[in-house]
Amino acid sequence: MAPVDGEAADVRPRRKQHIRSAAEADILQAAESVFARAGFSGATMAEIALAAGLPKANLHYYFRTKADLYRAVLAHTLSLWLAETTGICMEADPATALGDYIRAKMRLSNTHPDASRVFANEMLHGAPQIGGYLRRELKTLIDEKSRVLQHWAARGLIDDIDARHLFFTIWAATQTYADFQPQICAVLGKPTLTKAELTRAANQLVRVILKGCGVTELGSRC
Amino acid sequence: MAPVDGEAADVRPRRKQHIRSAAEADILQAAESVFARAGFSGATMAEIALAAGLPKANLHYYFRTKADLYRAVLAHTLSLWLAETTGICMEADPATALGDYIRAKMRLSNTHPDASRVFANEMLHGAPQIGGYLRRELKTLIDEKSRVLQHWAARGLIDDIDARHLFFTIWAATQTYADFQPQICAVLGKPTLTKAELTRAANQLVRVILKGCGVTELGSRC
DNA sequence: TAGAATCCTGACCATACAGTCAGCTTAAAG
DNA sequence: CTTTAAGCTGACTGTATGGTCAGGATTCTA
Repeated sequence: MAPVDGEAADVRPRRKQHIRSAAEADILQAAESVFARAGFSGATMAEIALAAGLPKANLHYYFRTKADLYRAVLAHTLSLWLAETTGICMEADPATALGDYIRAKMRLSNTHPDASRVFANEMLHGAPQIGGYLRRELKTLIDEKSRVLQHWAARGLIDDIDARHLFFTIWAATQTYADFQPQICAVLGKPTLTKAELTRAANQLVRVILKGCGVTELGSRC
Repeated sequence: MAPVDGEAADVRPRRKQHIRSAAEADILQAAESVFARAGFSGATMAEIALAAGLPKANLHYYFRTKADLYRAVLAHTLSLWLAETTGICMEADPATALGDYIRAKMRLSNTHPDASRVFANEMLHGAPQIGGYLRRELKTLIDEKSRVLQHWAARGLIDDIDARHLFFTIWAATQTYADFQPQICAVLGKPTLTKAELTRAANQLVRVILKGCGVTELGSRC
């Protein structure tokens, strides 16, 4: 059940748990930002320490090695990842469920771009830390959601397509707004990605994907 | 016109041009592979030298610094990038032009995954080397192609959509098969991505995108 | 074949960085 | 107030790595 391939966390209650929790949260946030910008190798403990406003030795007090800290950031990131699929279930209306899912993913790219980038970096380099997670939890989840889409297809609510490749397309098309932001901004000729622009993008993406999958627009609920 | 932000190449004819060309090609290929796996910071000149079968000092003879070598790899990668859009022109049939483009991009993910990964890595880290290229050449190209899609829309051959965001979707959906290969393989439950699986993926992607854009299938040619 | 431009390389150096540690400080429990 | 577990940190070390350089080897031209 561990999100990341590694040691189980020590759950023994501690005397100054609140100090530890606060410090770890600060460090994780700083680390996410630095790892996102520089990757694992490019990030330095000194830079993370600076961003967190702590001396470097203190980082090593809470996270023994740089790799430990990196794994902790990934674990935190992955917890965001799975949550959004709950709306995709047999009883749901396909248009609503898929549309909401795409919009939720797009929102994540907007609110947590650094998390997306850390995840992307890990993928690019062969997923050495989270390979096991992908093969277990993620595969299981997507297999399950594929059956939902097959069920919808059998009832004529959606075209008969391979749900797994549809997920790949949705993930890629939404995360690109975080991961490839420089390219997006350059082509659009804007210095930053505004919320309005992302909403436009989400609307078009939902429209194209739903229409492309032959989803009939209805109004029922999960 | 320089593909990468940096110095212009020295074009003075040299006495042993063939030796230089061969060595540079070997080094670039080795570098692409190593940069793709490890990123800029994670890659070492020693590892690239080993992969190229040369002593490290020889790399520094042909490419003064690691950054120079990295820029050269990027320049080589970018030359693959632009080529494929030529089929997207006013006179073409939208279904053929877009379908061929998507399939060509998918093929690139299969034949040059390392190039895609180096490019992705550069994006993730803010595109420090190729920002200028994106804002100039790429933006100009996509602005032009957008007019083609507007023209098609005016003739009722395609829905009235924002072409730039459509390109973002196509790029993301195709490159994900190179950049996020570990995730794809994990979800599919296969050790490697076969050519057959990629063909399946391409077929579905073309179908969904074309249908999603309201492209009417015809048979005319550019 | 002489001369010169270019190619090639082992050995070396300076730096940056992850990680350590001894010892000090703080805060909670009793 | 005392005790002690836990938090904190400046100073240090070993190593990995990008880059240099002096000088030898090769290959082209005249």
